Amino acid sequence: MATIKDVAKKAGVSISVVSKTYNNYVDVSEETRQRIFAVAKELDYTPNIVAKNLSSKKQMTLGLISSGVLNDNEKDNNAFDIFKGVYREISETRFELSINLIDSQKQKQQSYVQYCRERNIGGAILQGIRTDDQYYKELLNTNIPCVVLDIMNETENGLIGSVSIDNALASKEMALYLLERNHRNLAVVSGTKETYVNKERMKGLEEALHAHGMKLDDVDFLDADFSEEAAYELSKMYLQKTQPTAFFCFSDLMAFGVIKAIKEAGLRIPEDISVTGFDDLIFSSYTQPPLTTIKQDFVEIGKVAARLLQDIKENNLERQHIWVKHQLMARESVKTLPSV
Amino acid sequence: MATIKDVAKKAGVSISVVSKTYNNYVDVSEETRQRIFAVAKELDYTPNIVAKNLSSKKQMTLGLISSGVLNDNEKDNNAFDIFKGVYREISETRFELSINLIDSQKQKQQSYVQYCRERNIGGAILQGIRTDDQYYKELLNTNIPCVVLDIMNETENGLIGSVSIDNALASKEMALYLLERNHRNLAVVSGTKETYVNKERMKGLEEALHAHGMKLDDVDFLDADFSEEAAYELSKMYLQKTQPTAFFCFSDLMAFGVIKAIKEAGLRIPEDISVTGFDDLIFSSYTQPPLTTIKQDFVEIGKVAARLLQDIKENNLERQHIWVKHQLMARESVKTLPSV
DNA sequence: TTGCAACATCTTTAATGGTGGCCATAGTCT
DNA sequence: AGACTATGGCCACCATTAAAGATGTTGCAA
Repeated sequence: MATIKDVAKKAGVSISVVSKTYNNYVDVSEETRQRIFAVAKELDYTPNIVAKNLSSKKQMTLGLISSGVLNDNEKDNNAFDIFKGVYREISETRFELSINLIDSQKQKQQSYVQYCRERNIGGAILQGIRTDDQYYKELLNTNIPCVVLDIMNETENGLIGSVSIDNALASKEMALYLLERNHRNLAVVSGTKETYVNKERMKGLEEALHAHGMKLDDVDFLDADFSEEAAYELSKMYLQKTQPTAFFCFSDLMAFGVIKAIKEAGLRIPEDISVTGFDDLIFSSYTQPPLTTIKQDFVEIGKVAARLLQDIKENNLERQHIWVKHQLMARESVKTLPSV
Repeated sequence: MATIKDVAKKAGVSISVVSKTYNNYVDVSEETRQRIFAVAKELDYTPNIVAKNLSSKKQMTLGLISSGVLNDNEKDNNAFDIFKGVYREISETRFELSINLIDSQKQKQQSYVQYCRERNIGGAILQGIRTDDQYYKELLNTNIPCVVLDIMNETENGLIGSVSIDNALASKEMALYLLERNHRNLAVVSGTKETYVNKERMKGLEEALHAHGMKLDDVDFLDADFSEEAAYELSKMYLQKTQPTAFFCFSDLMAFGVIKAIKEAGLRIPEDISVTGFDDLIFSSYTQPPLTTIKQDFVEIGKVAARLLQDIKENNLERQHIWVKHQLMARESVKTLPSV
């Protein structure tokens, strides 16, 4: 492959002129510029990104650190959609994308900071990370710009951005949707308590309940840890002694488990029991009946994250959070009850 | 971040000794080795991969060039599974993985060779590529080792490997499965004619037919180009004049389209018409009824491809193809007919 | 007309963080 | 003493960027 040296020689100029030409410096005459491009084309030359990366002060590659892709449930394609969004956005720019998928099975695990330093990574997007992840904490204390998803950054580090939907609002909307349809006996299937999204969804639920003169105590809770299996087991047991009018699930995956339990109990959805989810997985349109849920546009979230990361790098923005729009997908898993 | 220079200075040796230590050269005394690692740990040093990549003769990164990930139907996660497999396998090694997702929407499109050269990529895995892709052809003429998926490489280039299931055999098995259950009025929903997999599946079908004293002419063909929508439209029209005992689909996606058409025609599966697919998408277990299909283990295919690529690099193997095992998933979309 | 600053357009040199071949040194073996 | 071996240093090199220096040309005031 032709290098910058070959082009320089053939064009009869020094190496740095070629470099300058490719980096839009002004001190290269139009004539020379043309000649260099002509020679480059002839020699089939393109700048070597690796060398560029090494010599250039400005970093050329961004990282995506994701725990979701390798670990998720096969029905859960969220992490992949985020990946798609990030990839699409970054491929529009001059940046390279380096991917670090975390496999919880393996303990090999490398420090995120190390991962970034080794590769001259100038900024990273983190998905599926827990706030108590030690490597995450370490990363926050560096000067590496970051965008975290589904976490609200609490530190003072101005290089950290975050992106998510407004989980509290979405949850509130969904709870109101049920309450307005006169559901009062709610079973809430919640996720992992410590997570930001779960806290927010809980908050939204509470607000909605208050709006209807109710309290959190007035509903039952099944803590299923965002697991389909756990949701199935818990709701199965729950249905043996109680029959709520609706299950309000904090994720579609858990809703699937609940739906299975309901069907196995010989009950119909939504005639006997209504069910709502959260996420809008592809499967959710195909359940019987189709699931009423909150749609998160994960591709968009990925794109927004990638853009935010670049903004942080360029403008050194203050810490900030971007809300991505969600949407309540009213399908057929919720019945309107006679007014109370 | 500490560099090799810092370590060398602090350990009181020259840079190259540190380099040699990290690259397992024998001419470093055990004592020095220990000291260097101690200093490195103290300074939190890890070799910079970018620099290594530039200076080292041996290439450190492998590429995955995939057209499936960005473009595929949302129900089709095959390309992602391949990606997972490739990633898993490569992350076990000292190689880096660079990803090049092809977006058919965009014409930007870069030559694969250029992509590889720019990044010092020492070998690539290609997925979802058409044999008439000009950039693919260009790549075959270089000395860059490659592994292609679902294509049988026809060139003499010894650096090209390929991986797929035995499509002909799988197709034959499935056809026999139907024939042995006394299906004789078959409608075959085939994919894109020019593709390797389609040709192979056709070949297997023919063999199975011959085994039962039939010819390709004895079955009907719907050429649906691997599209769910096309399969739906074609089978809908087809059902208006004919009613086969079974639809033999060359992909699950097309089977979904067919199932939709059958249901809309007021017919039952498998009581009135049987359906078989090919791929075993996640959805296929959840159709009504669950789809009988050929399972391709795409994660495994990805892993095998990554291993093969490394073998080619190391041993300069002759051109070779690896068959990955498939499996006939007998579910509930096929009925056994009374013997003819 | 001259002198010289300003400008446009290059060239030179050092640096990026490593690798790797070859050379040097000193101690050991025969 | 000469050869060999173990160990480590030196330096060129990878493909590029970037800062500083060099060269020739131009414009304009003295």
